[in-house]
Amino acid sequence: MAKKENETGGGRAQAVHRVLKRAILDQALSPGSKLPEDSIGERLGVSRTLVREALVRLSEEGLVELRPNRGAVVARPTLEEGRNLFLTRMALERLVVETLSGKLTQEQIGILSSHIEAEEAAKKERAQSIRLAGEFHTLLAQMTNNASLIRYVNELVARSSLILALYGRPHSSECAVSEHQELLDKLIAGKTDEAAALMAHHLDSVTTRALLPTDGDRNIKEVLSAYAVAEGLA
Amino acid sequence: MAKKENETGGGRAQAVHRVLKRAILDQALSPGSKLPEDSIGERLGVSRTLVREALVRLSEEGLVELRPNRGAVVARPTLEEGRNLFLTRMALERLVVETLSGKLTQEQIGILSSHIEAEEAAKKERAQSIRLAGEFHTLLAQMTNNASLIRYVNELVARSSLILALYGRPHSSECAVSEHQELLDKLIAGKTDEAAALMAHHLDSVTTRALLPTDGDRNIKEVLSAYAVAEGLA
DNA sequence: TCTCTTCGAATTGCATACAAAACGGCGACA
DNA sequence: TGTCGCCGTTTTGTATGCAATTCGAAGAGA
Repeated sequence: MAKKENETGGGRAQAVHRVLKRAILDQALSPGSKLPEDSIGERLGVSRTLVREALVRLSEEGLVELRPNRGAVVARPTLEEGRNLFLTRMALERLVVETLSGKLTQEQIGILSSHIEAEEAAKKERAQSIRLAGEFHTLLAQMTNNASLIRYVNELVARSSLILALYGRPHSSECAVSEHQELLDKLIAGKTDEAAALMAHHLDSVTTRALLPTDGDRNIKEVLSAYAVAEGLA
Repeated sequence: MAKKENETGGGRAQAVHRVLKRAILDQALSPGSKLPEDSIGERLGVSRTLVREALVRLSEEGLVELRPNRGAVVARPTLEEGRNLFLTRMALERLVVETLSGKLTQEQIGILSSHIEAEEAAKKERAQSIRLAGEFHTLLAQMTNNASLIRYVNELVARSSLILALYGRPHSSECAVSEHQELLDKLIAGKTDEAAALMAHHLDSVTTRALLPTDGDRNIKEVLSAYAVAEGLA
């Protein structure tokens, strides 16, 4: 058979990792939430060992903070870390743009276009909207075929949503959709500098929307139940 | 007491991580070497659990490859991955240079100068020389105070030494020392563009020294013994 | 009422045990 | 002689158990 019978691919540790990451990015687990090994393991039907491995991975990605002897929490980047992160992100996404400008295939253009449509369509759903906006950037990175670049952009985009969760205004990501379209146009036209400038502006405008809310925490087991089924866990 | 009695800081898992990382960067463990959990644990006096954690960390950093059910090996980046890696590195180190240009404090200049002296002095020792050359770049990154930038540059520099180990000419890193001095001069003078260009050239020249050797593997326990004592392990 | 101490419960750190998978050698068969 | 498949050995995957640490609440002393 061409495909493994395991529906989600990868081992169970990876599945746990994906569940938690997804939950964090959707802001179902907000920055600062505690991530106790045994509650998570219990809910997901795996032992602490696997949860631990997932947490280590997530901490390497900067999504969770591992406090020795005191457990893991969803990372709470400071505002300054946020600013620095966007600086770094800019340096890398500039490379993405330079690599891609004028070189997009018809297929890639199609993918990006329909993604932008999806973003349009999901404007209302806050969590969805945030995730899709991020995915546009990771999609671009993906197309460079540069493994390290892809990985770092992915990480930075993920962390960005933490920053936004902490310091962003409620509707901050929505206005970005049209900017994505513009950027795509410049990329297709091969106008590298304009595209880079646009990307810079795009990221910059995201950063300069500061300080706002965070709603309360929910019970972790409850929150995870939705994600668990999607990964075929317990 | 101000300091913990633990000489190396951090938990034992981190110590294992540092031992392996150091051994890899020194090319005492060359790309492709197998990293069996129990041999390592036995030699270092810890259980497989901790070794596993270290290996997961290293794989996140791209230094080891984790093959499901088949064990871990020191990563063997392809030549193309290498090229891409240096592209990414360039994008980030450009940001480092831009951030630092004209802003180095007297103290920082001192640190960098004496580091360059140390590089001069260590020209003969291949392993030392490679490590110091890398450290110059991580030192620069460190001075930006940008956490994500620091982390990525560190990772990329580390991986670069794998690339060099696989595809570099024997004496490739030595000529770099003078370039480091030049770069420092430009940075002090605040000549941002020239510094950036120099950095670009510097990294580019490293990449365009291609394809060569790798000597045989040694016994892993034997190799680790030196590193073990440095971390206070068994 | 406030602070400090003490003790129990909850949680992490780490080792170990056992199951499952991959590797390697030997022999059957062609 | 060469190849295939079987089985013991080795190594990884995962759960679990116990010790150590932290957290929190109840109580003593001021």
